[in-house]
Amino acid sequence: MLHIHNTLTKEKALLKSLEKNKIKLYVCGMTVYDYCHIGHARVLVSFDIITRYLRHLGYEVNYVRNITDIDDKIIQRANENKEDFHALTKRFIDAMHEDEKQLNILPPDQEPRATDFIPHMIQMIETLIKNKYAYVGQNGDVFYAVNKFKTYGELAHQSTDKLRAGARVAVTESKDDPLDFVLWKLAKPNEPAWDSPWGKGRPGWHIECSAMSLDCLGEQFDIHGGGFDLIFPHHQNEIAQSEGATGKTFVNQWMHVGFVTVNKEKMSKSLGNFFTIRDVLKEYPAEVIRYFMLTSHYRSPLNYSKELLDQAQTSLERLYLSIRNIDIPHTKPDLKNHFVQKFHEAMDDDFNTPIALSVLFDLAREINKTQDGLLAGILKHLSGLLGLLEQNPESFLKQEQNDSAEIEKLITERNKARTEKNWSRSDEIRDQLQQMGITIEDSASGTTWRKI
RNA sequence: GGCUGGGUGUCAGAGUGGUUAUGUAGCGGCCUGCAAAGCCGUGUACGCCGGUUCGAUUCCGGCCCCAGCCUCCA
Repeated sequence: MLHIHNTLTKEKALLKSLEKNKIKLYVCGMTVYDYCHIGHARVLVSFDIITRYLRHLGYEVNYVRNITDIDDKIIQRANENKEDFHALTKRFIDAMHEDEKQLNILPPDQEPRATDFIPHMIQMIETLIKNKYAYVGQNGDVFYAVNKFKTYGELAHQSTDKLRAGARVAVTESKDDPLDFVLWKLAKPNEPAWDSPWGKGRPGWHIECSAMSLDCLGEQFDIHGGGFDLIFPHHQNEIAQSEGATGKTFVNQWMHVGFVTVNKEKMSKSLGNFFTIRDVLKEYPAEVIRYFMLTSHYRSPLNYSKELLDQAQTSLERLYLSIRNIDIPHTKPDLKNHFVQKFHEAMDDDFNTPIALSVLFDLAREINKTQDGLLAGILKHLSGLLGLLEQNPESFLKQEQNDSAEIEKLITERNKARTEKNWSRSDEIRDQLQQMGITIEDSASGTTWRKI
């Protein structure tokens, strides 16, 4: 029985889908003006795991993750680069897809782009104006009238009065209320623009997600997710827009992924303390990054550091080593098995991956003791639900060394020395391999090696 | 200032009103020519102060500290 923590109610509740055995899931994706960093990766990995597990439970999941391909930052960056904004966004969308593939992230079922949904956004804004939730400001931009939406602030557990008291936004002449936010923004000269009843312009960021989710999933859906920083104002604004337009409850479950931090501070582009996925991939295998993401619960912060990535790598190696030389039978794993049950209990409890991982290590210890192929099959099966241990252990542990032949030759030579009890020569070769970053392990069945 | 999360052993990280989380590092042992891997064992862990309780890291109250949101951010 799957329980999920809901940001709105602050409680864990049983997952209830609107349609039997079907889950409609919408996740706010990236604004594509730069490479994705490790913080983005965490959201991608978290919802990848969530989707994989929901499907494993038998749900038919319709996973929608949008791409924001028009907004102020994109325009600014395109101007700086003196390039067309489409060229800019295409480049970073392609890069994002490459990163996702590397990280073994299954593609979403739908990946709507904001620029393909402008007419939907315009239509939605018209409905909001008709329903008296929106107005044309004195500068010609269209705004959402926050005071018309009775539960505004609820998602962030804040009242509008308190939000106004803390507001750092300058009250402009054009807005009726500092909390009001823009739905349609008139274009300045040389900015990308679309025709609308209010003049040439572009949509506000918040209306993009409301329009895309409505069109892809309908007026109501089961789960809406994103990073913690989107709770307010973005997701609150989506609620105000969508419910203002349809009159129906927008979303059943709100899920938010914790930040990746650096020295306990949020990793972000504005602070400049970010590491891009592709940079980290130069130093660590993609699976290590994925494993690292699962070592803390998806709602907790996750501190990024080289030391922790190293720890993650060692831990993952332990799992691979346990199944390295075991023949795994092709039979289906026994789902009544104690380890399987414990794993499911952990995942059913709001996707508690740290506990799920601990079950994998309990299994690994048991396999190391018994060399049981059936248990190894269970380990592979459970790990697979997390997108782990899907590689051949040899290729993970050896990390595609291109000097494999050289290594094998040295090992053969060393083994010859060993049979001759020439220990000094044998140790010399081992040191040489160590220098090359290779660790060797002698056992009754022969010598194996791996990259360290 | 308002609101939301947190403060657990070397580090990371779950969890629980009394019984080993798990990984990592350290230490001791077994195994090994020596290693490595593996196995076994091991460490006065739960921010501070009160309260409730036979018993609290876990519940309640107060305090201190950290992070995040309230402006774009995953």
